[in-house]
Amino acid sequence: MSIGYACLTIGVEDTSIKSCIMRNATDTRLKELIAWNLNSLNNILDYNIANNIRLFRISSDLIPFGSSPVNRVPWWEIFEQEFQRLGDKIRAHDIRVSMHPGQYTVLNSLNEDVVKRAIEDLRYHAKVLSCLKVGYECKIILHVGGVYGDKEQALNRFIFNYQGLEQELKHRIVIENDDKCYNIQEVLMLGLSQDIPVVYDNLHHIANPTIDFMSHKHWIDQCKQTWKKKDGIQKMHYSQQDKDKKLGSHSNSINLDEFIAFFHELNREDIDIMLEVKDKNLSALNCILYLKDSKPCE
DNA sequence: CCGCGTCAAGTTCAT
DNA sequence: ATGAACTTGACGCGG
Repeated sequence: MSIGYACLTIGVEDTSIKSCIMRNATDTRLKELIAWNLNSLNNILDYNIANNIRLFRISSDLIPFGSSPVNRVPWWEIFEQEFQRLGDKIRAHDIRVSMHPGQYTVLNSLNEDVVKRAIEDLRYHAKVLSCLKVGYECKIILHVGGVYGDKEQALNRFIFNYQGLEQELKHRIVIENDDKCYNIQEVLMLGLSQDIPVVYDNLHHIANPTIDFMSHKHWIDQCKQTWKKKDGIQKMHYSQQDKDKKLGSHSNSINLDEFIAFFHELNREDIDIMLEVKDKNLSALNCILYLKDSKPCE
């Protein structure tokens, strides 16, 4: 079981991921940014290794405009060596990396161009992972998308578009319940029918619950069956509500008592937990240290 | 140099 | 019909 964090590492020098606005995205500028970001990723990995953090989400900004025609830099060739070294490090230390396209990547859109760009974006994310030569347990997390007033049709479009994807992408993609449109029951049905692993997000489930009163544990255990051997152990997202903000907003840091209560209720060791929290590695460290201390021997 | 408006992208919901 | 929120930091311009 690993606990990890997403994208940014706080308080560690030279780990920032930089980007630029589109009109400044010249080949020269992009190459500079990519070189900087790959160096940052290397420093992040060193920090994670030193602190025994074995789960990490790589920022989609690693390659700025990575899936846009604006970026014409053949980064996978220019930086082949750097990717090789980063990948060696990831594999040598058994780190599980993932990526998570944002809300603008919508595979089931009514607009064909949006779907095309979504596929390009998935290809970009998969290309980063394949450049690192990491196994298929390193995933790309995707939301199902919009509803457009007809959920059944929207789900059918997702299925149709998903089935048309190349195998390389299907090996990477996992789907997650979101806070508005598709609850865990719907995502699970979809995952079971299409053989797509399902990531359970506890806070999204609070914001967008199923009609029954099933526990977190119930759904997490249900999701387990969607994770096959080649997918690695089951993954989930864990976050806590920021009490001062609206439903679904991530908290600044992880409240340990609350996390521990959740973890005990879950009573599972065969699961990786990605924390979604603003203080990133700091809370991850907290949780990892607590669990380490509470184990009898290791 | 500091501060604040803006930033590729899509969908939903509030006004 | 239009615009904000989502989630969020950081880019980069204007003063």
